[in-house]
Amino acid sequence: MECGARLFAERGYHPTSVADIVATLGVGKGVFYWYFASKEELLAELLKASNHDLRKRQQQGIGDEADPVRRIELGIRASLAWFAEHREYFAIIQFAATDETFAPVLARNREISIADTIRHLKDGIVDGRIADRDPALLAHAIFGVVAELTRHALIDANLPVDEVADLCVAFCLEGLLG
Amino acid sequence: MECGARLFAERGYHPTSVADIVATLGVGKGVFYWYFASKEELLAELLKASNHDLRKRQQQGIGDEADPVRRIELGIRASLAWFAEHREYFAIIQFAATDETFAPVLARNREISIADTIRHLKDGIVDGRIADRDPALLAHAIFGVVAELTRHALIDANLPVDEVADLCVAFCLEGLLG
DNA sequence: AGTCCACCTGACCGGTCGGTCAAGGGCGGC
DNA sequence: GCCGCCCTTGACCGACCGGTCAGGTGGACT
Repeated sequence: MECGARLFAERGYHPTSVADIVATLGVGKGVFYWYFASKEELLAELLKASNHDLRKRQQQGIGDEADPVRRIELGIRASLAWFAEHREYFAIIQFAATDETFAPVLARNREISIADTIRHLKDGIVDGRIADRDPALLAHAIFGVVAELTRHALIDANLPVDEVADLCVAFCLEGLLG
Repeated sequence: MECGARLFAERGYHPTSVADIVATLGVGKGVFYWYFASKEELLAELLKASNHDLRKRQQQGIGDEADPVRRIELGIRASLAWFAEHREYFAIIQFAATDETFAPVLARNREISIADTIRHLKDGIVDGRIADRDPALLAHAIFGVVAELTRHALIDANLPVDEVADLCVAFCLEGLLG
């Protein structure tokens, strides 16, 4: 049923009416409200499911790697790989972040990912491998790179994930001067 | 008149009705449609004005600096400083990027900034100061860092611009391992 | 004072959309 | 064959909102 979510991605949340969704599915409106209490709940469900899936992928990607720097790298690669496979969710997440109703849960999701990254960063700083700078800001910086490269390189320019991931990791680890 | 734009930032575009705007201004609806052809035009005007102002600030910030690396640094600092002074526009721009109607002009604005950055990057690469990687992707990566740090550090956490700018520049130039 | 017009008002309209619900239909059990 | 239950339908409702416009209003000019 949540396949009808593609519409949110294609046309955006507000321009997609419940009537559109059920028409695409070829069913009546009643069946939609049988499964979801409201249109908002559908989006909330989508966000919850996608976040859960993304985090699972990140954890799989990182596995039991011990090196904190490499953990960060694997996290980045897993995130990009997931977005490459689930492009439709990027626009949905992007929109939800701008809507007062959904921003809180989005923010919480993000904070959880950020908190993970911060842990790896702190480990790396203790080891002396990572420069001693505010880990929270560094984590957000990485997040920003991943988000923007997802949007531009994966979704708009449709570049191969591996290339994008290589550059993303290189930039995050070594910066421009590398 | 465009001061009524604050409402878009506070509550978002869709939840803010034209009636809300004119009520806040204490005027009738007629006066709104005297100055703007539609609600959409107000947003478009806002986007145009803010982009123009931001670019002016970037150019002032860079001045006639010759070193390409330093030009990038100054551009980053100017952008962060501008957003720190115009927080209300961040949410508006963020939203507009998710709306089919406004995304094209947003995309064009961004591509212009990106193109500037790419020039500096290419100069730096030719000089051998900057690692030889796809300048377009690097420019987007920088863009992502600036956007995310603006959102989190400047707007949500309200940190001092200079601190954020220092870290942003350090991250972009040297990465995590710096 | 009278006239006119630029500017403004806010009731109103058409249309859309999220959400409801009475009616219908198919299917299993008796 | 009949009943009754559950799922489904889609016409309908109320609310809202962007946009219009007939009508006011006040000041400048005659």
